[in-house]
Formats: sequence, structure tokens, C-alpha cells
Amino acid sequence: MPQNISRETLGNIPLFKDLTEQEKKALIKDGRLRSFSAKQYLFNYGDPATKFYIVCSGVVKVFRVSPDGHEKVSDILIAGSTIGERAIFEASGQHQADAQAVDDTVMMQFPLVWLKDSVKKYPQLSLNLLAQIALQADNAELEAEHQAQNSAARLVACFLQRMCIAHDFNPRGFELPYSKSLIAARLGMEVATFSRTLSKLRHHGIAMKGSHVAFDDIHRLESHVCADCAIAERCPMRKEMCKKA
Amino acid sequence: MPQNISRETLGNIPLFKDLTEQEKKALIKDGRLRSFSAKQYLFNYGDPATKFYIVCSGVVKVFRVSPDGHEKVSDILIAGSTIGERAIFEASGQHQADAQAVDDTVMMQFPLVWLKDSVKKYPQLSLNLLAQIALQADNAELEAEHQAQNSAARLVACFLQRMCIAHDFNPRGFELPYSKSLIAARLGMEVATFSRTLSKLRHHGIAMKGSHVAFDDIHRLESHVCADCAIAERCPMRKEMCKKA
DNA sequence: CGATCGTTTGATCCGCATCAAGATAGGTGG
DNA sequence: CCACCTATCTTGATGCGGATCAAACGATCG
Repeated sequence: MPQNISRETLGNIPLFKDLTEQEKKALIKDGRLRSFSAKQYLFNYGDPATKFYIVCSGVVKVFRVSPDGHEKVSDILIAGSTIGERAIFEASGQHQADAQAVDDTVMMQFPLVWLKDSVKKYPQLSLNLLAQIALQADNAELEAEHQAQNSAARLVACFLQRMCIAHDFNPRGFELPYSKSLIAARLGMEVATFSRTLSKLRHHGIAMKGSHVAFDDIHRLESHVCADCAIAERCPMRKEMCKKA
Repeated sequence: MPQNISRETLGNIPLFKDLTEQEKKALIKDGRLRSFSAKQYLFNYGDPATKFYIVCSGVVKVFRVSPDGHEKVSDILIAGSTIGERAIFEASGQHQADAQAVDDTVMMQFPLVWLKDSVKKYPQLSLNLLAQIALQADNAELEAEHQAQNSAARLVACFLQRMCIAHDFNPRGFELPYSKSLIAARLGMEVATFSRTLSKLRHHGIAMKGSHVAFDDIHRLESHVCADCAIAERCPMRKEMCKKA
């Protein structure tokens, strides 16, 4: 996944798969580039959905805040990720979460009607959208199960491996692309708990100092942490790990 | 929601909303009725998705089993519910969970290609499907959050209220449509924990004896249990409760 | 150079899982 | 009709994991 998406490379994202070049061009020409500065909100919970976005560069977090102030991060978006497609098709037409730029971010923005019309016009696009949203639904369920059944240490280990692969980092040493607190929130645990697990992970071949991470023994890491994973077989993280190996 | 769906009333389910009568008729005529006996599997995890089903009568549970033998029930289907639509559209084309009839069950069965072709043919159907699957994705996330942030007692209370409303039972007294262990599994808790919460709930106006449930003070129940809910505002259970009140 | 934010570490507490032992109920066969 | 069996449910005792509260440390920034 590239760190940046330009208007020219936009056609390569999964959503536009198997569309003809003309179709892609027709679709993309309606997009408008828009910048968000760090901490700026794309939308809030309950807002009517009016836009569909594709992230071109930067980082966006999607989260919900409970009345007691806790925030659970449900997704962290990077270049190529899309957002807004779900709320647009729902009966309520309202966003079910808050979305906020973490860093300065550039997005390609499309109006609501564009997506609805495009689905009617291009059957392949609706199939792609269905595939994408269906996968989101399954992943949400899988993750809930994953979080319920695994220790904090294992969740962190899996997350780091996954991150390493998804961003194509060097397993022997890389920098975290965002803060530890954001990761903790994403994993649904307290910062204190997250921090504590790091010392445990050191005994399993995962070292973190500051924002620098290093897997010191790939083989040990795979066999100890990921294979032990209670839902290893069906765990998307494990699958990606294996594909790479 | 009726306890049974006949071929004639099939057109009323949400999936066929806003389709013309001709369209509905054309769609439904390809369906084949099929019976499953209690404990029979509809499909297993990893099976290629080949069918789309609509439940006509009976109960079906959707679940995942982890290597250590624990099963997490992700959904319980009754008449009018659909199943299989997600796997059909996913790139893997494989079911991501097991599905098993709890009671003897009758389903309307459609072949995979029927759904894929229909989406291309009827734009409205693809919008309905997108709405449905998008909602499933959001609900899965909401539920994960709900389960992570609420006590066992509150989860049970919310579940019972929701059940009462969804099935249009009499709040002053009704029978559970399935076993307590199935409910516990659905809520991701141990049977022992579930059982323990029942005594606590008695102090909050919810009495359960055997499979008989009674909310003895509706007002107290709404204010004590549901309003306290940490994600009350966005909790679908609460919304339904309020709509009813 | 103090102020603020993010992180680490420590001490304590609470809730749920776990293990284990009864209790209840539904079903079967004698 | 009763004795037995098994599945389901209840109740008790215990332990562990992570939340919470709290304090100190480190880094970044005006």
C-alpha cells in the first residue's frame, strides 16, 4: 500500500476492480480533493451522511465515545482506505461513529448521490461495494471474538505483526506510524495495560523502545505468538503472515 | 415478526422493499423450500458459499468454534431472517462461520448465481442488500463495543428487553423461545455467569423462573437498566424500547 | 526552563472464568 | 407410576486478568 494516492492511481483501489478504464475515469472525475488538518473532524456521530471519501494521504481514526468519556477506536484509515460508504446506504442515513484526522490528511471527496447513482449505473461497482462491506461485517465479528478470547499480550502481538505486514515494514526494525495510546484505544485496552504487555512481549521476541519496534526472531515470533492465537486458523492476521512467509 | 413465513408473504421482508410485484414474483419463483432437522448444519466454516437462505420457520444459530472448544454465537435467526448473503459476495466465497438449525427449521433456498444475477438486474435489490449488510457491519461493531463496556447483568437485561420487543412478547410475562445456554453463548459469557446475573436482575424488576420471564415494573426497568446503559443513546435496544413506549 | 502530553510502573480492586458440586426438569424404559 | 438418566441450570469457592487510581519519568514545545 503506497503512502500516497494520486488522482491517477486512484483507479487501482479494490473498489474499482474490474471496471473499464472509461468507467473509472467517469467515476473519478466527480471527485474533489480536500484537505483536513490534524484533529479536524470529518464527521460526528449522528451526522447525516452526505459524502463518500477515499484517503489519499495521512491518517484518519474512526471511533465512538461512550457517555463516560471512553473512546473505542473501530478503525484506523490510511491511503487507499474508503469511508462513508456504509452510512450512505443505511436506512438511517446517519454516521454511526466519529471520524477525525490524526495527521494532516488529504481526501478525495464525492457527494452522496454520486455513489447511489453509480451503483445503479455500474453493476460491477455494486458487487465490489457488497464485497467490501460484507468483509467489513465479517471482520467486525471476527475482531470482537478475537478481543474477547485473547489476552492483552496476544492482541498487541497480533496487531504489531499485522501492522508490519500491511505497511510493508521491515520486521527487524521499524517505527510506529502513530502513538501507542491510539493503538491501545484501537485494541480496546487501557494505555497502562498496553504498556505492561510490552515487557512481557520482550520475552517472546518482540522489542519496543520508544516508537521503535523490532521482531528479533521471526521464526520464534510466528510460532510462539501467532500460532498460539486461539483463532489462529481463521485469523486474518495469521493468514497474511503466512502469505508473506 | 410472524412465527412463520409462507411463499406468499415472502415478498414482505426488508430485502424486497420497494421492488415491484412483478420483480418480487420473478425473484421468489426460483426459491425452493427445504427442511432442516434440529442440530442439522446448514453449512460449516470454510465451506464455499453456494446458497442463499430465507428462514421460513424455526430457529438457526450462527457461530464460530475456537480451537479450545468454545463457541461464540454471533447470530440467532428466526422467520424472515436471511443468511448467506455476505459470504456470497466476499472475495473468498467461503462461509466465515458455522450455521446450525436449533429446532426443526424450514428455509427458502436460492442458488448463488440467482443472487449475483439479481443484483445486476435489479438496482433496487442491490441497494437493499447494501443497506442490510452495512447495517450488519455497524451492528457488529456496536455490539462489540457494548459487550466490552457493560457488565454481564446489563448485557442480559438489554438482551431480554430487546427480545421482548423484537418478538412482540408481553413484557408482563413471556416464555423464552430458546435455552438459557444459547443466550449465554450469544452474549459471550459463561452459563454460570448468566445464571448469577438473574438473581441480581430480580432487584431491578426483571424476574425469571424456569423459562418464564416477567418485567414487573416497566418504568423502573426502562429507567434503571436501559438508561444506565453506557452507550444508551446509540444502543439499538434502547431505541426500540423508546419507540415502543 | 517550566508546562504539557505521552508513557511507564506500582498497588489495589472488581468482575468474570473456572472448577466443582448440587438441584431441577424432561424423557425413557421397566 | 415410579426409578433412572441425562441435559440444563443453579450455587459456591477460588484465582487471574485487566481496570482503576496514583505517582514518577521522559520528551516535545513554546
